[in-house]
Amino acid sequence: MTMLELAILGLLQESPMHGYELRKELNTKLGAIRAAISYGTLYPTLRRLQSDGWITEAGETSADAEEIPPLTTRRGRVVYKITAEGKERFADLLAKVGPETYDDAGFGVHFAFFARTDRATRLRILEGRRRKVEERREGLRDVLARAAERLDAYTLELQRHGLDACEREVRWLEELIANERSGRAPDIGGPQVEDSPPPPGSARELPERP
Amino acid sequence: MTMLELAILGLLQESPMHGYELRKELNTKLGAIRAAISYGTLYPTLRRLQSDGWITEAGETSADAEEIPPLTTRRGRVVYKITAEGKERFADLLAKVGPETYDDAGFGVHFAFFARTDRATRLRILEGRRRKVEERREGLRDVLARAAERLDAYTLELQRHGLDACEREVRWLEELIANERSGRAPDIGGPQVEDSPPPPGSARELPERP
DNA sequence: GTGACGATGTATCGGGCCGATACATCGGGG
DNA sequence: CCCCGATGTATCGGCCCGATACATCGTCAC
Repeated sequence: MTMLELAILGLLQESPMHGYELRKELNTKLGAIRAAISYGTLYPTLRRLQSDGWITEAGETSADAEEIPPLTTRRGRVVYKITAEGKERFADLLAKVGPETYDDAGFGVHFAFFARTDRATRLRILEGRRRKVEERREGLRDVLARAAERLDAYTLELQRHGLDACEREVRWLEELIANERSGRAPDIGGPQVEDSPPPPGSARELPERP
Repeated sequence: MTMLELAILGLLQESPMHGYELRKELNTKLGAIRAAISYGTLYPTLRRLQSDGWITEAGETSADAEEIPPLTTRRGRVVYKITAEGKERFADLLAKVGPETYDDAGFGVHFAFFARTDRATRLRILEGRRRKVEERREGLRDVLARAAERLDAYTLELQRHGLDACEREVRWLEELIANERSGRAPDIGGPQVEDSPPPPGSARELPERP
């Protein structure tokens, strides 16, 4: 479950959170990639991350618990924060690319944290993804060219729609790659960010919408 | 696992097959929807379908085993064929729509077998899918409008790309719905197809590529 | 001929992730 | 005062995947 783990560590690096909150943040951050994460996945994963030592319970005794005196005692919320080992783990997962980095889920999560990655890694990931999508595109073209008469009109329409999506994604990736190469995108380079998220606007020169 | 079950029954309805072959057909039929299906999924599923009575082993003693005398004795291939109950099951699954019919996987499989569905069901599914994609689209728009300053440029770019894909799919669905309503698409209506796939070209007036 | 190799073919196992479900608390409106 | 919707944590069965193992077939080189 490398992908959800990466996402959780990435979000907890910005601030400690409890499960429910984490799920909401996860959904706004990754909403473009995947459907809402299930609690049946989230809670067991949090427990695993804790037992692995990447996160710990923050005990609810932090800032706001003292600022707001417990008129209404907060219920049994479990607030998690990332540990020093967890930060290392996050950096490792973010930089280590494997085959699973290029499928839909893996690529999406890595991309969502590109602001914490150096340019070389970003380029490697973008190019790997492009390669993978191109392969998929070729597969669909083959079917359309070679097996068309065996398939009904609806199935063919589905293939065309899928092919279209592949071509579009390849074009999108090309733009992003060109953008990275041209130096318009931020180069973080060093040991990255320590604790807090980069100031808003620090990476704002990326877009370039047609 | 309703979706893979539906796909397997649909393909076995066209002709008996063994696992390896089935996987290839599955991939050409559903290649636009999902990655190659894993054997770790396929074989256990086949066993389950058999124990449920939807398919049986065809024993390899059919047509080609006699036409081609066993110069080279076929290895232990297990050929499956669909049963009468399996055909009923297929029709039921194809017509019964639930929430899971509208997610990516469910919609894709149903769409791939639209040639075996009546027009009313097709419309219901297309409209349900459209509704679901529209909701997803609204969610992304909300994030882009309300949480934009909290997110970095890469995350925002991801949201925009996802939003774009949603808008495109909604437009695609609109076209398909209009096509169905206009009567240009085939209306199968009755108890559908018996054994063999519909003659090629029988549903050919669908496309309408711009 | 024979040995190596790639395609064909069946099968299992551990684990991630999901949907359904259960249950408890909080705040506000009727 | 009570109900209800949002908040919040948790478990369970089950689908599906990737890795792995293993056996056979056809063929091409040597």
